[in-house]
Amino acid sequence: MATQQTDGRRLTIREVAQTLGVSTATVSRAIHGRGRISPATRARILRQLEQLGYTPNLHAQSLARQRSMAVALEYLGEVEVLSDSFLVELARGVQKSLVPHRYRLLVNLTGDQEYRRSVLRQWIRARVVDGVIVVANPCIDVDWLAALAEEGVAAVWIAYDAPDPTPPRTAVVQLDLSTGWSEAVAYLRECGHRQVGYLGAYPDDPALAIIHSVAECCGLQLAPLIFAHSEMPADGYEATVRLLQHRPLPTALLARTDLLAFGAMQALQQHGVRVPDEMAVIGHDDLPIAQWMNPPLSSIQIDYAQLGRSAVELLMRLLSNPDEPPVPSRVATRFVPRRSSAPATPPQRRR
Amino acid sequence: MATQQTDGRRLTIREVAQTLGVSTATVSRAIHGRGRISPATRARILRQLEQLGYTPNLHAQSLARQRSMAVALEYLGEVEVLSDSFLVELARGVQKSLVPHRYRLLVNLTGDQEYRRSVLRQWIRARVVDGVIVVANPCIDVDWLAALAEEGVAAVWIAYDAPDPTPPRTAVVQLDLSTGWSEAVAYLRECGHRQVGYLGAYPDDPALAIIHSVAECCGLQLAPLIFAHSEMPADGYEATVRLLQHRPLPTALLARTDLLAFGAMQALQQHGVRVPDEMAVIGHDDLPIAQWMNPPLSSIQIDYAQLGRSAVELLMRLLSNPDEPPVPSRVATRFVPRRSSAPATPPQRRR
DNA sequence: CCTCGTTGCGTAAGCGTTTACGCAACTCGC
DNA sequence: GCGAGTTGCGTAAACGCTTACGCAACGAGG
Repeated sequence: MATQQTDGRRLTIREVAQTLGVSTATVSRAIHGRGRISPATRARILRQLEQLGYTPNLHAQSLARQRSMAVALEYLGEVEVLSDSFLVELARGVQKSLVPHRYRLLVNLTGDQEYRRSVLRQWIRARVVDGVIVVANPCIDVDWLAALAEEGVAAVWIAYDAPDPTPPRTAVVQLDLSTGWSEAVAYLRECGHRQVGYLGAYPDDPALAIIHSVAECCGLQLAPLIFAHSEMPADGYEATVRLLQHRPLPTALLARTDLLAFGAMQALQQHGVRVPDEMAVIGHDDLPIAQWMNPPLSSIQIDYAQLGRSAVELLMRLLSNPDEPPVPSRVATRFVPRRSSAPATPPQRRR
Repeated sequence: MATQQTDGRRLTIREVAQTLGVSTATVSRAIHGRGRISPATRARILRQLEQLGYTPNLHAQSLARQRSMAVALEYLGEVEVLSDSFLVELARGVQKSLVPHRYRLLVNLTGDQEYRRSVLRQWIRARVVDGVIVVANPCIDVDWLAALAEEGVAAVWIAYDAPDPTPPRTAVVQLDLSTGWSEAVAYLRECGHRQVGYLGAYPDDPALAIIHSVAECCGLQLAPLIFAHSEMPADGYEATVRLLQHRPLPTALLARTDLLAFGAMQALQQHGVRVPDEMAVIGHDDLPIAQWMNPPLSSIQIDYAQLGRSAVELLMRLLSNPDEPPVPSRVATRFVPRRSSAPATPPQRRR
């Protein structure tokens, strides 16, 4: 079918128009269905375009309309080896929602925070992307996000709480951590746990406050609080070894992140603490790998598809009518119990 | 610093040229350092550009030079949830090598094989990418890759063996599976294993032939061969349950992929087969998560950075001199022993 | 039959770069 | 002091598309 130019050149709209005996304007109108064109001509041209195998040059298109039809996904925080499972799941959710809008997704996977921020800035200024979706983890970096808004780009933030004054052209999808953690905490309480430890990476993480409040609500004591150097499993391991010094030892451990939980489980097991009998472990994000751990890791699930959908929907709205103030959106989380937090044979104190 | 246009418009080269009192040509020459320009003017203009905060519009640039400065990474085969850890690691390696060449990387994470192929085709024809890197897994789909070459795009294949006639503008990075598997097989032999099972997803996977030959070399019997429906852990689980019917049961299991190994380990453990005492397990790809499994999974490591570097180097060469026939490249693999294949207390037969 | 509004399409001016070409103003060897 | 070669820069034509504008042709209403 598709007629090929053998010399590596592609067909241009001018050539196509010429062979079809119409003007370039008509071809363009046929392609986009915008402007005044008779349905008959349009159908005919579309059919012939298909035959010729013509594809418009995207750069020319982006230049002429002032839109690149691409958005960037950026993770505010250090992306290191493996810590991006979360990012990939999210990217997939976002990309899937982007397809019907004919938008592409750009993700930068490498470099440290500073470098990636500068790349994003370049992309915005060079008109590579029309909008950005920013995962603000653990906290909203208000200054930087304001600077982003200054660039005049449409932005959607995925965050744990909405910032007070939202900059222009900016919308927020709130990832509601309280739902999932409430379920988890209630579950633990029901299993007879009284004191649960917390393993996180940042003392100022909004998640900590949320967890603290839902635990209190439930009559659970949240202690001790242990902080790892980063959200990588290795640091979770190291922090958990420190946790083991504490007395009394909690009977359950809430890890801010699955990755931290992975490290924690290994530390516990290597130090002879049986999971879940002596210590229940619960993670967060429900990475696909969680169910394949030994024991399978209980975790708090994020509906990535929904998260992506909400973010994209808001972004598209910002792009089409820049002035209408966007309504914020909210996505709930859900506790998924697995064996790592199974109701223990009556919770035994260690030694 | 960076002077902002408050109305969302960006500075154009024309405006910049005007305020600096030079022509657009001079500004362009200053930016790229190509063409005849005095070092003094160049330095002055660069300094002033920095102050003005000017960034060239990438679409205009791509249109004028006939280059998009982007390459696509495509995984030939089904990408499903999680199966892309491999892809992400590779993407990271590629992207890192791309940075000094000022190229961007595009990856499509969603959709089935057919859809993704059509997207890639679009990207090529729409001039979104100048070149592609294709991971041919498990086999080289010669027809499709030839069709790709027809599009006149520079292409690098990452494959397990080089195809006979390489199409024009195409280079191959051979991922040499034999080195890693040889080490693994030798290790198992040394630990006293005699019969090892194989768990893969495709009977025609070149890897199987390679493993078969290195096992034979070593005096190891490779049996039984078990095939899962896909490379997902769940299917590895299911296939391993089938494996457990076989008699005599092998004392070790070679999984084609870490993901399959994850499923296999869970199946073994849930059926009371202790790893590694009763069954050693070895995976492939050494995903970052492998070391956090319980027991930590022995695996065969791919040097993703090197793989990415080789692919990018070949691609850049193809892009700069399209006629010079490229030399193929080869990347070795390496066995990483962990506890899942630890020398067993004298290998015990089950029951 | 004339006017007016509508419809379908072509013409051409952008969009923001790069770069071939041309033209002064130098440098240099004689 | 003069032609030839070099250097530094400006002019303007691409690159391939979109779209405002204009102009026939046409239908309808008087």
